Amino acid sequence: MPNSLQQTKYHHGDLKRAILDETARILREEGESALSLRRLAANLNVSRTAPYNHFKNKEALLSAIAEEGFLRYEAAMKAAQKRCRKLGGRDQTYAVVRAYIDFARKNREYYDLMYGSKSWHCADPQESLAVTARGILRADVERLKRRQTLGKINPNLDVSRYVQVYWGTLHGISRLLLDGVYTDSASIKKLCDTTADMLWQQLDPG
Amino acid sequence: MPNSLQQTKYHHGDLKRAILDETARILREEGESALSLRRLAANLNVSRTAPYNHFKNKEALLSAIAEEGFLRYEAAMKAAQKRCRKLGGRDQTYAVVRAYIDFARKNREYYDLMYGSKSWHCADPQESLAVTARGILRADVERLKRRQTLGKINPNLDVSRYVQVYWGTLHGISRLLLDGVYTDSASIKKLCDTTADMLWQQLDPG
DNA sequence: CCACGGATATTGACGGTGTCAATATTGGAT
DNA sequence: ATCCAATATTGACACCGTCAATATCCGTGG
Repeated sequence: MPNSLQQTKYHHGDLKRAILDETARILREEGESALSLRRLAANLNVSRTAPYNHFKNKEALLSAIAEEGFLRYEAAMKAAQKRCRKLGGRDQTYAVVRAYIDFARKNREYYDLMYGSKSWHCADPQESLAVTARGILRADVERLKRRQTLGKINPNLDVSRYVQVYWGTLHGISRLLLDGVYTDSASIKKLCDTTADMLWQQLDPG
Repeated sequence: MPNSLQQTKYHHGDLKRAILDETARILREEGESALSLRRLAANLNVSRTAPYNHFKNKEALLSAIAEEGFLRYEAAMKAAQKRCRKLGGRDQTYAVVRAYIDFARKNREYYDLMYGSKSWHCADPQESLAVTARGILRADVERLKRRQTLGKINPNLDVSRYVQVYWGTLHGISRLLLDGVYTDSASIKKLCDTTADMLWQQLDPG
């Protein structure tokens, strides 16, 4: 027993969870450059190499955060879609645009890692992050194709191609906002309006 | 004299230029994680702190690379615009889309740093990088406004807003390509086609 | 009930990194 | 020819990621 006065036990109990949460906290509150495994461990009153029992290395930890981000993203978008399914048409498109950009802004510590993580380049297609993320993209394509079959959107549209462009648009605007290139956050509503107009124009069946 | 057999002089001559070029080379050929000031200096046969005479710190060096990227970007886009000014209409939009994405792909070591660099967040609006970059964006807005006055594009379009969306779209698609999210580089032409269709639809005066 | 094995945590060590301070060398203006 | 500002160097320090060897703990089968 190292120190009987200390209430901390040798085994943490749920260190993996604690690591993920504390990492997200550091990223959100202090930025990526402030994240080191050693500080992380110290904050959790744990030795510097303890995290290595749960993550192969720092990159794997960041990858896990990214994956968690995709799960949160999926949940947020599903909720938004349910919330405004009845709207239909341009307003529904606006709601989705808005939900995407809001998610990115409210979860930047996750969003920053979701793309740009090296797992995407990895040759191994089994890679957990890429599998999760690609599944989510594919689901988007399927959802639109279903609406297309129902005659709710332009039947001539190449949906797969459209989704690539539409995802790119939302991702790009989010990145420019997060990176401080677009600073006027007061005009986000207008920005989303213009975006939604453009995207809906592609979907509009009539 | 440190070593009379060595032909290297105490003063390098044009170390600043050499640092910028070697940094770009390392980034391109070995990736950002392989870049350290010490290795950089070693490659140039110079002591580890020599670069500090030319750049305040590592971040400033990366910022300088980013700024160089914006200058290259400006040149590339100007050339593309001159090359296809006569096309007009959708084809001209396609050419611009294509030029943007090609630039990003061919200059990823610069492109990666142009956005995402911390200089953007910097409160100081005098910051060289942000000034350069915002000037380039502004020029884009002016160019479109001129075409609008000439009746070449939709007079009802809010150009400033449109440019934000259009820049976002191109940036987002480029990032997804660079980050390996979109892997099918064979279909880039089609991707650009869809993008150009969508963007031109906004500009089309009638 | 206990012993034991796998999961989990620890300390020690190593090489690498950014950057400051103090010092040395140089080339060009006076 | 001399002095100064620009440029380069060595030394030092505090961090960092990660490996190897070791310690501790908990659950499970005997």
